[in-house]
Amino acid sequence: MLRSHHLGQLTDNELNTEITLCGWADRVRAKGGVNFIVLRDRYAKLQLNVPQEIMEVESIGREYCIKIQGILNQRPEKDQKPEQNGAYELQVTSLEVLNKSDVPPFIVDDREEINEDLRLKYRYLDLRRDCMKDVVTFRTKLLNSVRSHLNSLDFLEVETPMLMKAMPEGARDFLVPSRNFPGEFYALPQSPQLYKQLIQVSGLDRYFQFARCFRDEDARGDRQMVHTQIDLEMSFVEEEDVFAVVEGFLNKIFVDAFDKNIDAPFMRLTYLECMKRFGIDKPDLRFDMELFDLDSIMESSPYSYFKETIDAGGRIAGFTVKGGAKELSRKEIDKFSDYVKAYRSKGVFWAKVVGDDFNGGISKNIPADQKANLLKLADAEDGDLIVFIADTHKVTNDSLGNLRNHIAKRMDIIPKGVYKFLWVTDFPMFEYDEDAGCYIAMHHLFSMPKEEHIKYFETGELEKMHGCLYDLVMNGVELGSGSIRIHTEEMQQKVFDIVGMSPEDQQERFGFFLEALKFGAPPHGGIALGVARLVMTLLGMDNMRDAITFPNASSTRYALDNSPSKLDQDTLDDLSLEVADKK
RNA sequence: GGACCUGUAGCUCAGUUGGUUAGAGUACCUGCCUGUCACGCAGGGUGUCGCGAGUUCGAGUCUCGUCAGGUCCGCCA
Repeated sequence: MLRSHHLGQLTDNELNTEITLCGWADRVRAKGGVNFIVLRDRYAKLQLNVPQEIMEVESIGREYCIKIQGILNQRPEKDQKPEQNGAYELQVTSLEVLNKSDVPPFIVDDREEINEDLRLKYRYLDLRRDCMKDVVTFRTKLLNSVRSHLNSLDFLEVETPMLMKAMPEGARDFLVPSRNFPGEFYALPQSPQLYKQLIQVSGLDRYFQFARCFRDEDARGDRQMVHTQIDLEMSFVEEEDVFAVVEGFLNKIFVDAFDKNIDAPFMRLTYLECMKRFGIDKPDLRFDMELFDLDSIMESSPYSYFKETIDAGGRIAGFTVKGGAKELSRKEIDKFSDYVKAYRSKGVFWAKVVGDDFNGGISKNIPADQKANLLKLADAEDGDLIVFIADTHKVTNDSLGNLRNHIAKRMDIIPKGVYKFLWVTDFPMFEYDEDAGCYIAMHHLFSMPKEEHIKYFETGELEKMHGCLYDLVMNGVELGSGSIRIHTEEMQQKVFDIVGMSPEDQQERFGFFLEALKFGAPPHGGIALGVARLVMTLLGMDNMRDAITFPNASSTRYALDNSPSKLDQDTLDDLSLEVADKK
């Protein structure tokens, strides 16, 4: 070892002894005659007192990697600082520069606001910052908590292949050309879905893995093309058994990391109830502002648009912004209409509550005999603002679900340090794809329909068919989703049929899987949770990139190595590939 | 594929109605300073105003295009 201690190991026991330390020069304060260097390593900082003779020999700049020998001293009483090692100071006897440093492109300091572009390009410097080291440390702790909890429940940690058969359903696959089989390709796993089911067929009845997943789709603030999931699958279980396991390891995370328990079991809402009350399948339950329906109130409005919306089978719904009439300017309220345009809405209707009447916006078109009913329905009083949308179910729900979050942020009513978990259950199995002219799976093709909905296969009422499908939501973030799976060949074929897959296609693409279901495949189910989303949400961050050591930019290019990159002709030839000009 | 926002010194940012030599803080360099701790003091500008056209007597500023980053829609079972 080049060092005798790291900076997290210094205690009164080390006082007045000679120690050797390694780290980086965080700051250099040369006073002329007396010189201080702040040494930083992964664990902490420590002030070095460097004699003038040494200072004159070695010139030390920011981020120089140095090795120092010296005596650990107590700092003079009046100079002691409250932070870690703030009472200590190393009286340096020798100093060696292990490696000098260019002037860094930004100062390694939590207080600096740095362009993210630059942070990603120099991620190794960004990671020297405390806030980033804390994330990496937290993530390690979190995964340890999960692993130890699942171990205690006899889960087996099993790896699955990183190169597998391409699956045209759902997200685009990342494809890997095969050198040995010209013209054929592997795909990187979007998830280990089929493998974890096969593990259940094999009788290894409790599986988990920290699985890397790859999807060739555009990135977002909460979505990366490469991500890690806590992936698990269990045999002979029902939904509640899966929920209990997840609630168990989440509680373990809270106990280990925050020293507190969480309220379990979590709240449960069916998908339909959730959409009715929040307009979105991942509601943030840290604040109220639940939706209410205004069909009966606006039906008789002189503004005929409302009646037309109802007749067309649409939805009129809204929510109350407590104190919104007082706090929000006309200009801000108008901006809400711009905000919901992204969700295809034509605009937001609004009315301020003044006394027991309405003012501004759509007020004049609220039927007089319905005003009292609306106040009651909206639970509104003087100074509140009512906002609502009238459109198709999809547009109304999308708009309100997102506007609710948007306004909550603006009104600053989201409490900090609060974690609200929710299971959303009974998602629909299928949705009709207008473009393709057929049904597609809303989640994936391997989820079991609700037993009481299996009859809809016969009646053809496929929109009504809900599955044993569930999402875990925390603070408005979808942490993960799972389902009880189909475990018989017959049922699996039925679902493949519905989405328009011919028997030949089924054999070609999933023959190996259908065959496995024939050998006594047990009932099973599971779930997968995104690790970065979990870290991000638990630490209250709003960008997933900050929760990942080496993320890619939202363009999906990596700032660090500038990948992807072109290949030379020999490599292409070896893989039997030709690059076509894209028009 | 689409909408919006951003791009000026190493970094964070200001820059008026188009008008002289483009600024501030910080970093950096030089010198001074024996208890600083985001040390201080004095001095120093280190710039392809993202890039390319255009309008104009004149463009950091206006127009068009383009590139990069961000947020969102589409997409993402």
